[in-house]
Amino acid sequence: MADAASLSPEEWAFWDAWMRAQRLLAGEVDRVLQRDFGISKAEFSILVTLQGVPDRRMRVTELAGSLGWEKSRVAHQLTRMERRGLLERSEAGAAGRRTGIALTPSGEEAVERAIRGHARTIRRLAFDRLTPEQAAAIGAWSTGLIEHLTAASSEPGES
Amino acid sequence: MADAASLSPEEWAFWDAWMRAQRLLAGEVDRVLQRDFGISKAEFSILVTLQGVPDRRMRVTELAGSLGWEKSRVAHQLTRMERRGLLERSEAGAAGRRTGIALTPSGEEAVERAIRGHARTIRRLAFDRLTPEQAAAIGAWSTGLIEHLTAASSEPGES
DNA sequence: GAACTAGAGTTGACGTGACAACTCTAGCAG
DNA sequence: CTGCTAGAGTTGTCACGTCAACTCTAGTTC
Repeated sequence: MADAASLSPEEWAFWDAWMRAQRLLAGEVDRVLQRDFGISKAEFSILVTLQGVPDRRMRVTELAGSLGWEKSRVAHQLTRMERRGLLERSEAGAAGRRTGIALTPSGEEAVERAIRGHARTIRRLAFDRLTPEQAAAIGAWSTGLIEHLTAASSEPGES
Repeated sequence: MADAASLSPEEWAFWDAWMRAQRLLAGEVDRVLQRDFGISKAEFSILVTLQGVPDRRMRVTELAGSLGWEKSRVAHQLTRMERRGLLERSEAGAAGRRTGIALTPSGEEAVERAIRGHARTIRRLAFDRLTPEQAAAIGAWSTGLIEHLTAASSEPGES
């Protein structure tokens, strides 16, 4: 019988299809962004976040919090992006500590161009292929899961 | 206005939550598998596929097709798994070409143990948090998208 | 002011994944 | 037999992401 420790073939198939569809979707979005605008999804996320802030400057920790990323992930990403000239890590603060991240003109231009294309891709691959019921189901599931998992990780948990 | 080249704030938020939930889910599944059974999700996929075949042997291309992976991804993964003793690449064929992948006893044992735990995790994180209607909606979306994207990539496309 | 400490940011190691270039085998044309 | 080609499998390179360890700064305490 279908107890907690096993899944029926239908359930496996469902899970499999779901995960595969998800991977295909994310991959395609990423690929289009890379091909048409020369930036990756991770880079796009950072650029957009930075661009949405008054003076295009932020601290690493802010950025990490805002994106829900680990700070080491942000640091690595920034290193790669700095190498490509999309942004600069400045010694803003006092005496040699790099405390600021600033968008370069090149980075700013890249986002501007990418945003519209990215929106178009998402609309084409996601929204145009979603019925209202599917969107509702996915939306409800997403917010529920985010709440569930982020709450679980911030609490001590059931040891 | 909400034309094809822009998304409303609600749409952005929806997309953002969706992608984040997906990442959290995949990460959590992976983490549990790793912590409780010492194998990654990628390894699990390969082990299960191999285990589901009569003599526990397969060709790389079959494996890739069955999983929907690129063959280089399979090759890299096999290299890592061979290093850990979960499987063996045998010189099955004729004269020095490695044409077969075989599960080792150690690998077989690892899957056996992991399958139940993995099923439990999936049930806990996915099925238990999904109403039948939501599952149906997500299932329909998944199969539709898989069909759409795999068909698009196998055709010449609208060049 | 010297030692302690907390937090910010960085780095290294490693597994993962995509893409392109390569090698080897086999089948076929001449 | 020689050369051509197709396909299988492998490898290198790079980007991405996590974890753990590290450095540096600043604020506190004595």
